[in-house]
Amino acid sequence: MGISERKQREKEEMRRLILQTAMRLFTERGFESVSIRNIAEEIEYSPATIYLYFKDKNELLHHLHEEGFRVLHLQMQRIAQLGDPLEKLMALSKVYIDFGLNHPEMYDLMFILNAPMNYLEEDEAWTEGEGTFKFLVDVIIACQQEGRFAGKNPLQLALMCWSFVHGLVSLEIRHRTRVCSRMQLPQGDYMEMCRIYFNETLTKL
Amino acid sequence: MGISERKQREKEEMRRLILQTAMRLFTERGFESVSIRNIAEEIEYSPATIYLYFKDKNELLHHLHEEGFRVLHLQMQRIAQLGDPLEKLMALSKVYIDFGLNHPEMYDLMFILNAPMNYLEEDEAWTEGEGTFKFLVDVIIACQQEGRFAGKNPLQLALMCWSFVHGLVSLEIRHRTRVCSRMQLPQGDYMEMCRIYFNETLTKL
DNA sequence: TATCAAAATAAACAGTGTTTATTAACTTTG
DNA sequence: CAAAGTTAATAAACACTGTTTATTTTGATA
Repeated sequence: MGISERKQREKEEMRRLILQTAMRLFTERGFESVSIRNIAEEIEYSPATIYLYFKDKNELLHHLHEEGFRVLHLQMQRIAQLGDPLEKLMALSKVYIDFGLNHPEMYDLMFILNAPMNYLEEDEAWTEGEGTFKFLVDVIIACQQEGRFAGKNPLQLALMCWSFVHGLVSLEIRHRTRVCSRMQLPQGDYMEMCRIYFNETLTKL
Repeated sequence: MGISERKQREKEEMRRLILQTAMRLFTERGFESVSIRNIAEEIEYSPATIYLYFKDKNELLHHLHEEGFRVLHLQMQRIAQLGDPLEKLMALSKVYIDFGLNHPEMYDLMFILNAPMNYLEEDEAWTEGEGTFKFLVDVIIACQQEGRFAGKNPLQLALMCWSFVHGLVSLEIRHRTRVCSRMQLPQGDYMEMCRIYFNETLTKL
């Protein structure tokens, strides 16, 4: 009975081909400029075929969204080797910011666009996000075990850190940092701001 | 020559009617669910008529975007009466966060969506954003004149503050704070986080 | 080889932003 | 007041979009 197994394999390959092609087009041209028809044309299949593999566009986007979190997690694993928790916190934010600025379309999908969240049910958990958030929370708890941020809620601190770096990245991605272009603000000096935030202010807690 | 004046007035009224109706529909149903045709139907004109008053949808959105900044500025003026600059900073972030959470569609347009920025030329200034940003910078400079944040670049500090509150609001609006729902984080306690950020950490600079 | 299930598609549906050619309304002029 | 000219509004079309349905093609099984 090797045939049904081969068919299963082929089906999986097709799914991957669609996802792969979709991601390539999205990163090349941006989400707003790529349609299901564009993806279908690129892989030389009819648009209707895509609907045999994905329920709708939201489901497709949600899968790419998951893929994005896998990539981000891979980058994040590399900070495990660091000893000092506070250094970990800095390194983590560097990974996060670099990821956002280097893969703006991916970041969009993961942290800005509505589409992949619309795919989730109202009360359904957002597994990918929770995993990433937990990673940050654990780093903060490690900091607390060294005596830092005494008496503070680690979840609250995590949301504060996340908000800070997400704010930086998303204002940049959506071109709102243009306000600084005519002023003499050292553009793109995000790590310096993180250093001030983490080393010079947060550590005072 | 009262006729051309009346015509001018009527034209202006029509523009306002379109903008007003558009904003109402957008806030009622969300940006993704309102089309030019919907707006035209609501004011009982043909879709083509709207194009006699606005170049395209981006221009229409940019005008609403400007309107949003006028509303936000009005709210911001009220903190002028406060004496202590640091209190001003807290009050300003409260105004900003409340605005974002109470008018999510408006906030979307002003700080998240690409459309209104696409309306601007590549090197064109983003006047509305600059005005708001300057307001924040001035508050921070006032703090510095009291001896706070010594030696720091006020523009950089302003971007840090903005990023923090924008991060909070935009993660909330785009439903990414769902990560906290299953954890016991006091949902929506944004001002407490601002207090920690501004009073307990930033003041240490 | 005939049958049957699965995969792929052509065509259509209902919607989108936008443009163009035509009609209706109103102002100015003879 | 009627004719000419100007402006405002529109109907219809264009080129798209996401998605569904009925049909055809493909390939495995009996």
